[in-house]
Order: sequence, then C-alpha cells, then structure tokens
Amino acid sequence: MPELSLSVAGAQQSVAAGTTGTDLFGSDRAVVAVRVDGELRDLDVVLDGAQAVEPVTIDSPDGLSILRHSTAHVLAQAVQQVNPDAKLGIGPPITDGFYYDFDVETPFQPEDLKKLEKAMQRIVNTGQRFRRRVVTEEEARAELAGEPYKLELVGLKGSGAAEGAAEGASAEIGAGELTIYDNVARDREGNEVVAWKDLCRGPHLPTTKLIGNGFQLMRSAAAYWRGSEKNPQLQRVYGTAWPTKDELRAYTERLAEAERRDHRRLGTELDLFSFPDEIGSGLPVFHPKGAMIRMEMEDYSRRRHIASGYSFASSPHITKAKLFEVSGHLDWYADGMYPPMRVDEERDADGTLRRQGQDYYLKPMNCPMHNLIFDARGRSYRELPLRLFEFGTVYRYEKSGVVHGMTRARGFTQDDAHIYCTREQMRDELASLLTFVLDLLRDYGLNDFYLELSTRNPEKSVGDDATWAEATAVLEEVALASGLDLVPDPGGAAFYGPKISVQARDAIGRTWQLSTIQLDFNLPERFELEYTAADGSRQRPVMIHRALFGSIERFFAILLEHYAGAMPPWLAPVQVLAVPVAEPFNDYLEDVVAQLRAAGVRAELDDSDDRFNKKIRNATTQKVPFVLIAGGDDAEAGAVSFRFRDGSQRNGVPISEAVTIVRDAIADRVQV
RNA sequence: GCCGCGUUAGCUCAGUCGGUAGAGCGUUUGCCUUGUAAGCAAAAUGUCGUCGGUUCGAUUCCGACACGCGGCUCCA
Repeated sequence: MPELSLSVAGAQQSVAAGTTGTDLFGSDRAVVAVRVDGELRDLDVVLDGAQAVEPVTIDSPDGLSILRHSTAHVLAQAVQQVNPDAKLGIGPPITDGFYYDFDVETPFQPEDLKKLEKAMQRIVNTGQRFRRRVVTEEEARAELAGEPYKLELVGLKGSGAAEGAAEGASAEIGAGELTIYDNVARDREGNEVVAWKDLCRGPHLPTTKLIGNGFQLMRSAAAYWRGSEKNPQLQRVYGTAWPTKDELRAYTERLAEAERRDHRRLGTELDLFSFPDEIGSGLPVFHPKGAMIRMEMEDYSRRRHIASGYSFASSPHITKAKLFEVSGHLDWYADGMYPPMRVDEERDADGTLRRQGQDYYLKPMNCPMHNLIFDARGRSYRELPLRLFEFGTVYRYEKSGVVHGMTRARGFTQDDAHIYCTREQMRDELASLLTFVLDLLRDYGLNDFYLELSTRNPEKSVGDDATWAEATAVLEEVALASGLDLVPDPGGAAFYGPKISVQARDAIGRTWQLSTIQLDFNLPERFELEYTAADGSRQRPVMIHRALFGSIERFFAILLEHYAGAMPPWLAPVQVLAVPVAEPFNDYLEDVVAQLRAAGVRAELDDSDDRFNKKIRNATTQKVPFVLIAGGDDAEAGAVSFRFRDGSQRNGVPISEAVTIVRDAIADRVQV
C-alpha cells in the first residue's frame, strides 16, 4: 500500500494512502475537524495529497464556530420537521452562537422556540452524521428546487458574487466547490437514512452527538434577506452553543450579569435619569444624582482641556438651513436630522405667500458652528493650532427602531472639539491628541484599548483621492506609533474624512467604540476657511474633529455598566453616607458630615427612622463608596468606623483622618 | 422605517375565560431604636399607555396611535 508523508500536528509522519483525519485524531473526542494545509475540513476528510494536517478541537475558536454552525443546521432540520413549508435562508455561526433565517408563514413565538429546542435535542441524541458531498451547479439546482433562497445563493456563486452576497452567506457557499451536507441517521434495521440535507460549505462536526446539551435557542427576530430592506423579511432564530452544559450555564450567567449592569436598569434603581414619554423617545432627563455624576465627568474633562491648551466655545442648538447647506449636512444627512421649523412665513387670506419663511434646524453636529467662530475674524498662523472645545448638545432623528437608552439617543451632548492647524502641524497634533485622549479615558477608569482605522467609502464621500490618501496615511502612522492594536475598517469613514476610533473593553469584556479622531479636508473648503501664513499668503487650515466620550450620555452609560453602578468616589453622587448606630448619635455624625462637606465631600446623614441594619442595606444597594458609622465606642474616641462596599470595615478612625482618607480617594480618582 | 413581543400603583410584577383590580418593595403616619444587607403596625396611591370600534357593559376582544423591548436596517 502506498504511503504518504505529511506533517501531523507539527511532526512529520508516514501514513497509508486513504488515511483520514478520523484515523489520526478520532480517538480524541475533543477533535472535531482538521485543518489541512490551512483549510478547515471535516474530520473524515481523506488526506491524500496533503502536506500538513492539524487537529481542530471543539473548544478552539474554529472548533466553536464549527459546533455553532452544526447546531444551526440542527435548528434548520428541526424547523423543517415541524414546518415542512419553511424555506431556508442562511445560518452562520456568530459570536457566542449562531442564527438561521427562515421564510415561514407565521413568525416564531416563544413557545415555538421551546418546541424547536426539544426537536433539536431529539435530533442531537440520534447522533446523525454530517456527510459532505460535492455537487455540480446543475445537481444543486435540482436538489434545491424547493429552496428559492438557496438557489439564489447557488446563482450568486456562479456569478462569483458569493462573498458579497450577504453577511454569513459564505458559511453556506464557500469559495471552492459547491457542497451539500447530508445528515445521515440510522433506521431500526441499522440502515443509513438521509434525514435532512442543506447546501453548505462546512465543515461540520462528525456527529450531532457532540452538540450534547450545551445549546439553547435565545430569541427570534426578523431580518431582511441578504441584509437589504428591499428584500423580503425572514424570521431569524438566534441560538447559542457550547461544548458543555457548564459552559452554556457560564454564558447565560454572563448575560444575566450584563442585564444586571444594564444602564437603563441601574438608572432607575439608583435614581439617575429617566426618559419621560412626555418629552419624547431618546430624550433623557438627568435626576439630581445622575446630574451630579455628569457634572463631575464634565468638570474633570474641562480642567484637562484647559491644561492641554484648548479654547472653549459655545453655540446655539438651532440654526438656519443655510449653514447646513454650506456644510453639506442637508445633502448627506437630512434623513438623520429633525425636520425643520419654518418661521416668519406670512401668507394672505387666500394662502398666497406674502413673505418668504425661514427654515431652522436643530443641529446634528457642532462643527459648522465652530467653523463660523474660526471665521469670525482673520486668523494668523500664530494662532494655530486653534482648539475649540464645547459640550455641544446635538439632535439627531434616529429611526424609532434604533433608539436605545442613553447609548443611542436622539438628543445628546458631545464633548466636541475642532482643531484647526496647518498641514505641517497635523502629524504632531494628531499624535499628542491620541495621547491626550487615551490618558483621559484611563482617568475615568478604562484601560484596555485598541484602535480602529476607518477608511474611505468611495460611494459616500467627498474630496479628492490624494487628500484622502494623505490623511489616511498620517492617521495610520500615528495609530501605529501608539503601540496599540490597530484594526482596519475599510469603508467605515465619514463622508468628509478618515478617522481613528478608540475601542475600549469594559469590566465584563465588552468593547465599545469611544473616542473618534477624524481628519477633515473638506469642511474647511466648503466654509472657505483661511489663515494668513508667515509669508503673508492665505492658506487653508486642516480641520480635526474629535469627541472623546462620543456623547456624555453614552459614556455615562458605558461607565455605569463598567462599574456596575458602583462609581469610584470622585464620580459617586453621594460619596459618604453617615449611619448612626442609633438615634443618639445623629448629632455626632451630623458634625462629621459638616466637616466632610467643608472639605468638599458630598456627604449625607441617614437620620431616617430605619433601623441600623436597614440603613446599612440601603447604603449598600445605593452603592455608596464610603459608609461612616458611629456608635458609643466611636463617639467616645472622637472617631468613626468605615464600612466599604465589599463589606470590609475599619473601626475607630479619628475624624480628621477619616476626612483625609475620603478626600484623598476622591482627589486620586481611585476606585474603592 | 420594517418584523415580533410588550405597556396594570413610584419600582418589580400577578390577575380579570368581558361585570372597573392585587402582592412585594417604596411612600406616609404611629410605636420603636446601641454595631454592619430588610423592626412592628396602620394608611394612602391606579382614568389597567392613548384614542376609536364591538358590546347592556371593555383594563380584558378588535383596530389605529404613542412609548418600550429584541432584532433587521442605519449610525456624521
């Protein structure tokens, strides 16, 4: 029998012709697929002609994707078992799970998901094998005659457009051959029966048994076929799948933790903000405690901006249409703006126009206003870089389906700055700006970052190629110099210029896009901004847009979730809550609170009629950083006792020392 | 904007197969109060999201709208 030599898991080895991945790794149940010369393949692939083969275990990123993809197939099989008329869309793996889209008469209800889960479990338990079969386009068309969406994918593949067909479509039709996977079960006599089949690139698990009971259907939702609202809406079922039940449990616990931290929930529980229906969707009001957090966030930011050479600006919330015609916003983003208010229009009794009205718009961005400030008088190169900063409140008419708490609001306040500089200054300015941004974010308690570079979308941009290329190159250089990971985001730029965005990971590992630094060669052009250079010539400044928090509301929400409501002392609305052991110590603590307040600490006394234990509980649920307790022992010693958030304590601390401890924790912006 | 689900006291939620409603927490009041997560008792509180329709009668059934939630789409 001919032998072949290949690298098996990194070691050169000689194996018989016809050897499969199963032969090599089948004894290890954790191995669910193989990587053959870089390509993921089914475990039972015949290795003839291969150079190198690596095992893929179920707990590796590739293995998890395969697990989730196979689970998606089982879902589709279950759906067609329950409802043979369901047409299949696509069903790729996604982060932590999978989805599958179906065209069905009636959308899935929660009870349907329960039923489908049961049906899936039965399929899993039968231990079906996934068997790969290469088909020609004609064969595929014949077999999939009843699956219009799959046929469309086959057609797309024929035209070479598969990759762009839809997010996830490549999971069904890869780059290579067209393949169908048969799900093979055994009947009572032990004969093989094809229970189900699906057009699919694979690879898949060797058997559905490996799905075990580590999967769960999460929710259903509508989704447009191939992601376009011009196409029919399919019903999407989301699920999650893990190698073991324990890992599934850990995942659902993570979700529960995220829900406990949800800023909308914490906002209510901690009395920070609300969204009154009377005001309108996406328009929050801040309650005293929330407003205090916000004020601290803003004040600290202002001080840092002053220290870094920023000038401050302030501008109105509405403006005549003309300004947004000049800026181009009405051309590009009128849909995202609140409709105009028409003022000063006069008509005769018969309705004929007597006096032309004027349209005013709520501003969706601050930059046009800042440009007018720049342009209010002649500017010299000696003034550059000119850094205009404003907490500018903007209004965007987000579609009703996307408004989401404070992370996606319709009215929000940007910590917005526009920097006008010369081309020569651009590089240094961007470099110091990125440092400034990252330092400031760290002061708010975030420290795990990566960067994203968004480059031009040719279909949605203005300006010439050379300008874009230069701007992009400078941004990339600065980003790389930061030493942080840089992820490309092709086509993700705004219409007026490329950008770097800072992505931050929070305490439970989620990433948020925070600061953006955008270059803009186009607005200075539109506003005809100029400065006088050293040689007396008129030059056009470069404009840099940057927001650090993005919006205060959104950053507030992110910090709230990051800290799970337990804000560090400097941001906490109530920094100290004084709790007497019993009523006779109210006066004693009243005096302590007065001393703390004199030292600039936000301190309160709990002199309610609640019992001591209840007061401790209230302080805990309100997540107050320092609870100061005093009873007989403390009062006699002129001391107080600390109770910290973790339940630990420090008793008998002299009052003056206690004030110092609290004041220092606030000044140092530490978490406690 | 699209699809689905939801909206009952300040909050979380139960309930009414059509005859106008409950719990816990919170609030108010009274009695109480000495060491680290809920003292006891009483009371008050709802146009059952809004507007229409069906009905003798609608919080309940139907429709529209508003708001919210999960996605899609979008995200300067």
